[in-house]
Amino acid sequence: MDIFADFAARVAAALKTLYPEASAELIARAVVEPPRDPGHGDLSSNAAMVVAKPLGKNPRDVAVALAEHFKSDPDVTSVEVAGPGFLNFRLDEPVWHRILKSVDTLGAEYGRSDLGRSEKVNVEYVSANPTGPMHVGHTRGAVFGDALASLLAYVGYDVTREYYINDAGGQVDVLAQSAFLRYREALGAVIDIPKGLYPGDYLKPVGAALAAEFGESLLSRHEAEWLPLVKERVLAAMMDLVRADLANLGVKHDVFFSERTLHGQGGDIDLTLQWLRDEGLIYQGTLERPKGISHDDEWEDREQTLFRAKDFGDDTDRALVKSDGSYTYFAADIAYHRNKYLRGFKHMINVLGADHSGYVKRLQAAVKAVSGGEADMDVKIMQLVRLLKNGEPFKMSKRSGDLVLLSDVVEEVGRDATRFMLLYRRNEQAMDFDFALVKEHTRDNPVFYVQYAHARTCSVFRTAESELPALNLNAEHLAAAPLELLVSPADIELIKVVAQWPRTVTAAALAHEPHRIAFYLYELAAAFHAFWAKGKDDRTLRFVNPEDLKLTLARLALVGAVRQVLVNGLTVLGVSAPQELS
RNA sequence: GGCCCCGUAGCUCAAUGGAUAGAGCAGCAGCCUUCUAAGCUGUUGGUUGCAGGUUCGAUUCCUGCCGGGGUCGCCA
Repeated sequence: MDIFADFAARVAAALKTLYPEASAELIARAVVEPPRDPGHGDLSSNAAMVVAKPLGKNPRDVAVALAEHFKSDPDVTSVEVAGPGFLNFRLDEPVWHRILKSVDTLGAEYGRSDLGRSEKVNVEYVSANPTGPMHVGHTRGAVFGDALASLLAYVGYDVTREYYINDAGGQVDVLAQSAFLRYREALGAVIDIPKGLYPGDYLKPVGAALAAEFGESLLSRHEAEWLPLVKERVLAAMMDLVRADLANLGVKHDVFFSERTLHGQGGDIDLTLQWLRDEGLIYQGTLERPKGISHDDEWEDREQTLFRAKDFGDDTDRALVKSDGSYTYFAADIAYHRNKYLRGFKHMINVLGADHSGYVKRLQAAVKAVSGGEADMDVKIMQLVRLLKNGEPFKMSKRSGDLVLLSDVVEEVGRDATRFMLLYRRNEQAMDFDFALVKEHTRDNPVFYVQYAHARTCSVFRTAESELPALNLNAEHLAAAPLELLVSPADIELIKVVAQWPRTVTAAALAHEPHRIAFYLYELAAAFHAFWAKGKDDRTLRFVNPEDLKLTLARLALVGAVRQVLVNGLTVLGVSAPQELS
C-alpha cells in the first residue's frame, strides 16, 4: 500500500469530478508528496496550482474547492490551503496503523508493484574484456547494474541481466599470444614478455594447462594454426576468472553473450548490415577530420562504409568497416542490439564506464535505427571511482603490473561494504572510495549504520523472548497485535518513514537510480535508532515493556515492520542483513 | 575546438519543477547503574560557480560564460 499513490488517485478523481473539462494529461501533472516541512502536514499536493491556469481559474479557489471535497474523506482529519495553493492533508491515526498492518501482511512483498507490467527489459552491465581478472574500475558498474536489475524486477519488469563478451577483436589475439608465451614458459623456455602483451601472472595456469593438453605439439606449428586453439582455451579460462570475481561480489547475470557469435559469413553482422543497406542507412563516404586530431599527418582522408548515425541523433556518421576489411566494434554492436530487439526487448539499459560516455549517442542511434524507433535505450554512465589509500590516489591499469583487483577490494572490505558504498552515490557523481572509511564501524560508514539498525531490530526480539517468556511472539499473534495503541508521536513518526518505502521504490525504479534505495535505508535506520534512544529517557517508549504486554506486542509489530523494510531494501541492493554484528 | 558529467555548508554528499535547500563528518554543548554508546539529543554553518530565459514557483528545465574531470576517425 502506497499512501501517496493512493491519495494521488483520490486527488485525480476529485479533480475529474470538480472540473470535467480538465484533460487527463493535465490531471496527471498533479502529484502527492510528503512535504519537506512536517508542519505542513502528512501529505501535500500541488494539484490546484498545476490545474488552475489552464482552466482559467484562481489556484486558491481551486484549492479551496478541493479542500471542501476532502472534508468528507474519513481518512483525512484536516485539509489546509497554504502558500500559493498547496493542499496539505493531515491523516487520521488509523491510516498509519493500516499501513503498518499491510507491511505485516505483505512481508517481502511490501514495496513490490506492477509498475513494469511484466514488460521485458534488458540490462547489460560489466561486459569487461575477457583479458584477465576484473579490476576495481569494473566494480561500480557491476554493482550498479546488479542492483538496478533487482530493482526493476522488484517493480514488476521481466528483467534479463546480460553480459556482452568482447571476445572478437584484436585484444583477444594479443591475449592468446600472451598465453602462448606462458605455454612455452611452462615447457621450460625462458621468456621475455614484450611490450603490448599481457604480463599478468594469471596467465601462467593457462600456459600450464596448454602444456598439459598439447605437450610440445604447438611449438612447431604456425601461429595461424595454434592461435584459434589457444584463443578458445584462454578465453574460457578468463571468463572463469570473471565469473568467479562476479560471484564473489554477488553479481549475477542471466545471459553471457559472445560477440564472436555475431561474426562470420551469414552471421548477425552480415544480416544487420544488409538490412541497414536495404533501409538506405549505409553509404560510402568520407568523414571530416575531428578537431581533436591536430596534426595533418595523423589523418588520412579515406572513403569508407558509414552508418547514417547522424540521422538518429548522433554527432556524426560512423564507420562500420576497418581498413583491413574487418568489422568495427560498432558494427558488431549494432548487430548485437538488433539481436536484443529481435529477442523482444523494447527497453534496454546499458551500464558503461565514464570512458565510454562518447559512445552513448551512437548506441542510442543504433537502437533507434534497428528497432524502427520502437525500442528505447537508457545508458547509465558510471563516473570515476578514485581509490584512495592513505590519502594517496593510485592509478590502475590492466596492463600495468600493480593493478588493483576487484577481488582485492572485496577481500579487504567485504562484499556488503563494497556494494553499499558504491551504491551510496549517484552514478553520475565521481566518487572517492576510501579503504579506511569503508572499514570503519561508525555512523560515517552507512553500511554498518544500516546493518546495525537491522541487527538491533533482531536484538529487540531476542530481548523480548528472554525477558517476557509469557509473551507469545509467533507470527499469528504478532499479526493480531493491537496497533491502535501506537499513538505516541515517536510511534507515528517511525511509521511514516516506513510508509515511504513503496514510493521510494517506484521513484528509484522510474529514474533508474538505485542510490535512492540506499539513502532511504539510511533514513529509516536513523529513525529507528532515534526511537531506540528515546526509550532511555522515557521507559514508556521502550519496545519491550514488562508492565504493558499489549503495548509491547504492538511495538514489536512496529519493530518487525522496520526490520522487514530494511530486509526488503537491502535485498534489492544485494547487501546482507545480519542478525547481529560481531 | 566538439561531445558527456560535475560545481550545493569548512569537508563528503542528498533533494520525480514546489513552500523557510537537507543529512553525515569536522566544530561547539550534552546523554552510558541502558531493549548492544557500533548509538542518541541540541547547536554553529548557504548569494545552490556567474549572467540571462521559461514558469504561479528553478538546485532541478533552456541559452551563454567560468572552473574541474572524462572522451574524441577503422581500440574494445
